[in-house]
Amino acid sequence: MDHCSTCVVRNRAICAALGTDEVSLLGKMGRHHKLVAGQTLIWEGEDSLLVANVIDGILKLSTSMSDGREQIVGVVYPSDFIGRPFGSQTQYNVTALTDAHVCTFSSSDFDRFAREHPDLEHKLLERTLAELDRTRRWLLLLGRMTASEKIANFLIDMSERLIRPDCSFNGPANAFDLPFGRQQIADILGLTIETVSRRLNDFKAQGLIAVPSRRRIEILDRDGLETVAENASQ
Amino acid sequence: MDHCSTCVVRNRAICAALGTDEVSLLGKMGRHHKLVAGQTLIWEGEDSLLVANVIDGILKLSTSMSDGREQIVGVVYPSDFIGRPFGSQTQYNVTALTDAHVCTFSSSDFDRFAREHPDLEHKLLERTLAELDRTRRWLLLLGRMTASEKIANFLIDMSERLIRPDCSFNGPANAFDLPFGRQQIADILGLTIETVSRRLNDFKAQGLIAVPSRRRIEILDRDGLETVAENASQ
DNA sequence: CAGCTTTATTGATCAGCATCAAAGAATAGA
DNA sequence: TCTATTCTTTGATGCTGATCAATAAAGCTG
Repeated sequence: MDHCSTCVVRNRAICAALGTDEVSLLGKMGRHHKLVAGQTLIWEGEDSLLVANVIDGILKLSTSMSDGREQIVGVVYPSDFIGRPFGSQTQYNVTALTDAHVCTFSSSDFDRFAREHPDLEHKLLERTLAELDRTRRWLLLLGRMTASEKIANFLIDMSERLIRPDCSFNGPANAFDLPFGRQQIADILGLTIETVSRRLNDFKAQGLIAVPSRRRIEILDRDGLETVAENASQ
Repeated sequence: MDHCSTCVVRNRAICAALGTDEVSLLGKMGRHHKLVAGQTLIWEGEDSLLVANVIDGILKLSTSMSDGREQIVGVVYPSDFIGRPFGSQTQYNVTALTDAHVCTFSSSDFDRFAREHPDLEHKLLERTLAELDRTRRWLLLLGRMTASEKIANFLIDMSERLIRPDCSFNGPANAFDLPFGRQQIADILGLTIETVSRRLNDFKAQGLIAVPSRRRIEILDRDGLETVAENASQ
């Protein structure tokens, strides 16, 4: 059966690089998967057997140390691509943060197909370059920013990314639900859960944000938040 | 004139994806540049006008905050590719750490040429994926490791990468010259120069390394260093 | 090789964030 | 609805790494 013709991310995922015939060819190699929140699709260090497109839901990419310290190294949304093509290992865990739907392919099938379809590889290249840019900016955040700066930048970043569901981008959202708990925010920012909680409350006290429920954030003073994000001292 | 036929990185740079005719075609679009140590080739945020291959020398990619805090987000070696194809801006500075030779192309020329040569794009994709993996591992280092762990990992990483000049990889080197001063090490690891200096001396006192001159490192006890790298407490 | 500049080391102190601990909400399940 | 569990907040304390400051060593230049 051909899921692709009804796929909601058909025109946003890398599949958009393909014509109708080619999509159905790729579609024959793909398999739908349902993931429940918390379920891990790919384990760090395991032989890289599959890659996937995210159809629905949000997933995290994470690595951890032997004593349990964890760092989230990426977050993927509907239409994003998951996995490590042309490589023998995936170096991070891929875990669903919400219930999710993904369309998986065997790595070897996908690699072969991609090599035969330059437009697909090109789309993949553009995505990978953009992700590299994003990841490099995160290095500055992790290496050089204070806790307040990290959290302010995180909130601004989220306000710009979390409007995806309806796809139409009309400026950053000032109210949104985070797909993360406090511990996950800490794992993204290289902080502890306590520090995240405290700084978030500081922002609330300063009137920069409101936190009507655990995961909901309302930005009340975006300029103020941006000032903190640039330089906590000013 | 055709530099490519005598280019020392001809078979290691992305150009290796091309046949003789195509290389000379690309070569006609390229220009040689000499850079002196400290010279900046591309500025953060500037319109992305050029990309390049590194022929000789070592360069850093860095971003900084308005108050001067800096984070090095990448280091490139001979045969590596520099710049942001298919994008309007380069998000980081590219600065020579040593005197260097690069082969530059106008972004638009390169983009056009690449789109016409899938094998070249494929090489670029493989490099970009590998660089993304490396950068993501660095997130764990910056976000979750202690100063000692950071420095131990850094030294091990350097011992594995700095043997490039002669190209033949026969295991990690136990003695090498860093292409960085202490401040640059600090900017790579998200530390201060003082902390780098102190931890390096600790390692010396523990007999893990020797530092015969400022930039020279000799690993005396690799296992010990690896133990520190994994988990400072053990 | 003298004098200057840059870079690195060493020491003292401080602050930010982590850690440890406990109480308080929210959520889920019976 | 009540209870058990999980997640979050809040408080007290301590440590790691930053900051400030001064000295020392290494490179440069003439």
